[in-house]
Amino acid sequence: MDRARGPSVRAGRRPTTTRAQISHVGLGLFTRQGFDQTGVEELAAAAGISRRTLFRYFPSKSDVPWGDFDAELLRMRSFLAALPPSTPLAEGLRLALLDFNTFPPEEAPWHRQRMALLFGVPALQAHSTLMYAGWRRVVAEHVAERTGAQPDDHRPRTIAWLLLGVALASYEQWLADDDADLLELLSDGGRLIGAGLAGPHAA
Amino acid sequence: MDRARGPSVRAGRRPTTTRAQISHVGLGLFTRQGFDQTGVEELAAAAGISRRTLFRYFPSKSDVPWGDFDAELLRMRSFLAALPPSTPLAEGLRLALLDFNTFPPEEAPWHRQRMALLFGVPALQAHSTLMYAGWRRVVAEHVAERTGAQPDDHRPRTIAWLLLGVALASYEQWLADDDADLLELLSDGGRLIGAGLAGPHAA
DNA sequence: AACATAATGGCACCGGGTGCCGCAGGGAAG
DNA sequence: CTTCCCTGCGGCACCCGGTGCCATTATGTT
Repeated sequence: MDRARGPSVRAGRRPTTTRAQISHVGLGLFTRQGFDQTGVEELAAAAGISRRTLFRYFPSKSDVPWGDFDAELLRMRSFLAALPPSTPLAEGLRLALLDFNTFPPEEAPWHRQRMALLFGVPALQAHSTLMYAGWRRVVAEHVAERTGAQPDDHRPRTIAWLLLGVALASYEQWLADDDADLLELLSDGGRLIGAGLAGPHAA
Repeated sequence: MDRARGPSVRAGRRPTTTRAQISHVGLGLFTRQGFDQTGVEELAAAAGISRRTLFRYFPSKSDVPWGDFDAELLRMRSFLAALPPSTPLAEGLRLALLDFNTFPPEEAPWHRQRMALLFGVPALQAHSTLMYAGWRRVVAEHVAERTGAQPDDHRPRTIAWLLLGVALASYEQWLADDDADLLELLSDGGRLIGAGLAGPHAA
């Protein structure tokens, strides 16, 4: 009766595809012919599944480009937790921002394609807000833990918003300018938060 | 043939209602019975117009709570433009933030109701991003003008994002805590941007 | 072979949003 | 007053994203 637990021993039919695969297919279609011009039926067909099944993998069409964002969030949470306690707050956040946005070089074009979509299509831009909320939560929890506050307090939440602002502004710039270095932009923004507008970085 | 121009001399049937009126009705319905639980048909009926006409006043159901946001944006643009050139950048932005969020006392409950909706309903939270884009644009243009940069440059955009972050974090806090003073929260956030995390406000 | 489990797919249905067209109301020219 | 033009309104049909329901298919267990 006490059957083995865990996903290793599973009964029943196996999934025919993965979120990552569908996301991949979607990225291609959306980029080639536009997000609004691609119907979910079409996307499902291209992924080799039915429309109904597509909505079991993703809660909405807008979630497709994101792939598996939750996993990325977990990675960031671990990175922050592993920071030595002596690390200054702003510096730790800056490092986490850089780590979070560092990818293997072969994924670079895919990443740019994804972000171009997320920032360029209004529907996706709007939907992203809900994703960012989870990201901010991770930051706020870290700040709260390191400063003896609660994640819902004003300061942790403000800092989370600020860091998100830095990230999004950097991405906007990176997408607009082919030659820009994303990590450098992020790093600059992180320092701007640490030092303030009146700091050495100003004007 | 050369007929008088301008909206003062209008031919044809006159509108039966206004955006403000519809927004008002919507705010009431959404607050009482929920945004998702209120159909557009129902809203239209409550406003005394047809479903089809409702979508001539607002491009989407999610725009209804916002009322006439463009007018507010114009007000903020004017405020920033009227700042004496000697005003430090961060200080000017802080003042604009306070002015933008100052309302006549009789509108206070309506304002809180509106913001509670915009922050509490996921669909509205997502849609708000598209509104904030216009707001950030105003800030970025001001920063660009005062620092001799372009509105699309990295620094103006980053500062616009940061200021937006401060505003949203303050609103979150204000909505969560009945006793909180919105203007005080905004002011604190503005100072945080100016001085940086390492400033006297830290910890 | 019989059974339990989990994923798939089809169907009907709902709600937001749009194109189209005819109609209603209002001012201006005759 | 009649005619014309202009503008907003309402109804209809339709598209599309998303969901509830249920039968079916594929796999592992007994």
